[in-house]
Parts: sequence; C-alpha cells; structure tokens
Amino acid sequence: MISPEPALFGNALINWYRQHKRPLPWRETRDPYAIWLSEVILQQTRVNQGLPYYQTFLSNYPTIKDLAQATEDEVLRHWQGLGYYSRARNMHHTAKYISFELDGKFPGTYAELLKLKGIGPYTAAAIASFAFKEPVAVLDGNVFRVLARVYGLADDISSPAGKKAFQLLADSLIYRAEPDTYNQAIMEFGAIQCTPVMPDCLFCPLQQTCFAFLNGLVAALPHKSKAKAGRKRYFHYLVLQWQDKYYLRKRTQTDIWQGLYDFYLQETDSPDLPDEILLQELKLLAPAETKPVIKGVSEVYKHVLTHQKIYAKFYLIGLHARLREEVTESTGLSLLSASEIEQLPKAIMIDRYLKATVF
DNA sequence: AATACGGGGAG
DNA sequence: CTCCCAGTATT
Repeated sequence: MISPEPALFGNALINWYRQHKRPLPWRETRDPYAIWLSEVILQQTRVNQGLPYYQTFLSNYPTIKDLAQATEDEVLRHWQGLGYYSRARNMHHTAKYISFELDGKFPGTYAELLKLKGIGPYTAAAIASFAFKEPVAVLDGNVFRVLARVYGLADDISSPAGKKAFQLLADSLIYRAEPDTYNQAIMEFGAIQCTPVMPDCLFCPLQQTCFAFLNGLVAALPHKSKAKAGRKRYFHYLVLQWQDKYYLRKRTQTDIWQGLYDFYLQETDSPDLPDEILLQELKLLAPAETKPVIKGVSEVYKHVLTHQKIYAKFYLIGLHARLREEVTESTGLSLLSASEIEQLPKAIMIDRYLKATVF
C-alpha cells in the first residue's frame, strides 16, 4: 500500500487548501471558456504574470464567440508580452473551431478536450475537472514536485517515461468526491507550501508522512535532468523609414515569434554584420532612387529565450522614396504609421527598441 | 525520445 | 548567474 494513503492525502490537501488558498478569479466561475483561458495563460507562466492578461483578455473577449470573431493580429496583440505565442494562435484556432464547427458547444469530457489544438493532458484534465467535475488528475510542475517529495518518486520528470510514472501515481490519488477541489488543492499546495526552493516543511500538514522530509531528500526531489544550453543568434534589423512611416513584416516562418511583426532581418553567425553585406542588402532592398541613408545604429539589444540568446542591432535607414513594389512583394514588408505599428503584436525586444528609439 | 517555444521573477 | 513557472506541438 502506498503511503500516505490516498484518502488521507486528499483530505490533508483539501483541508490545507480551504485555509490557505489565494482568491483567484478563475476559481469563481464554471464557464469552461473562462477556465480554458486561465489554464492556457497559466501554462509555463506564474499566476502573478498571467493574472492581468486574464482580466484584459476576458473583458475584450467575454465569450468564445467574441474570440472566434477577432483577427489573429488583434488576439496576438493582447497576448503581447506573455510569450509562447503559439498558445494564442492555437486558442484562436480552437475558438473558431468550437464556435463554427461544433456550433458553439464546448466539448465536455477529458477525451474530447484532448483532441483540441493547444489542449494537452494537463489542460484537458484541468477543464474537465474544474468545469465538469470529471475525476481526472492534473499533472503540472506543482504536482510533479508534491508527488515526488511526498511519495518519494525519483523518476526524471523531464523524460516521457518519468511523466508516465507520475501520471499513474496521480491517477491513483484522484479524490473522486471532489476532483475539482482536489486538483486545485494539490497545485496550490505546490505553489505556496511545497515550493521548489525553501519549502515550508516546518509547518507542513504532511510533514510526518512525507518521504522526502523523513529521508532528508526535500532539496533533491523531484529529479530533473538539466536542459541543454541554448544557441546564440545575431540579428541585424534594417529599420527602413520613409517620412514618418516604417516598413515592418509579419513573421510567418517556423521560428521564434511566429505571427508577430518585426523589421527586415539579416541574421549572421557572428556578432558583426560586414559592411559589404549591409551595403549589398541595402542595394537590393533600396535602389539608388530611394537614396538610403544610414541614420544610426543602435546598441546591442540582448534578449534571452529558453533555448537561445538573441543579440540584435537596429540600423535605422532613412529613405527618400518608397520601396519598389517588387521588393515589398518579395519581402512581405508594409509601410506603416506609428499608430498602426502600435496596434500590431510585436516581441518585447522589438517593442523595447521602438519605445527607446523611434517613438 | 528530444527539442523548440517567451518572458519574468526569485534567490 | 540559475532555476522554473497551472505545458504543448513538432521533429
């Protein structure tokens, strides 16, 4: 028999939860759309970071149909700064799918939810249990940690095999009488009590049944293999300016910031862009009649992502005439005013540059 | 089974 | 600096 016993474990968590839970808006609703939104926002994102986005998003799109009818640019603009932008694109896609293909009927079971784009095992279990009280166990970063410590499960949580072992344990522990409260409780417990560093073991209700505490392994669990270091990338942005307008383009390739807007980009393997490359690019882009003038080069903007470090320089280029149509056609560049640019979704680094230099 | 995908906050 | 966060999709 596993220890602590499932019923005891669930009771302890729920009891703790009733006393310590934070007041969070998505806990006050049974609307699957609102719950879905909160869960997607909270993927790999701390509550404090996601909270304002939840409020703004919900007031802009009160129902799933409002979201379905919005443009992708507008949806991404509201997501700007949250990161992992495929979450917003997938959510928009699925909102349209539910609204127009499923006639607005929100799927009501774990199995059906799991089929939707952007909804994986965690989010399917969260929506199914919170909105529909289906007894399915959520498994997120908090749950991994709590289970690893309390039950002494040493499998690597970053490997698929390890995840499977944890899912098996989590499923065996689901509190069937109140799966929604139980799921909330175990995650909240991980977020507040059983934290990654400096967990509050001294005042923990599970102290005397916790494997990690009893064996001095709290800091060692959960076991997680280290992610490999990211690569460095060097971006050279040609910020083409004509009068008070700028040329931007939408990032459509499979890369970072897909769906967001930035400038004409030249990427190199080393920090510097050789002058002859710059001049050659400029010649192709902005022929002589546009009289391109390099008005300034920015400092190096450093931007850190999970798997890469971006080092970006912005070359502000003044033009005396607009680009040729064949150039804008082939590059995807559009000439936009400041107020139009403001409305577009952009990566934080681009926004930083615009605010510091151009606007 | 590995890797890519953001950005921010804590220690 | 390092860690990691209410994960998912793609390769």
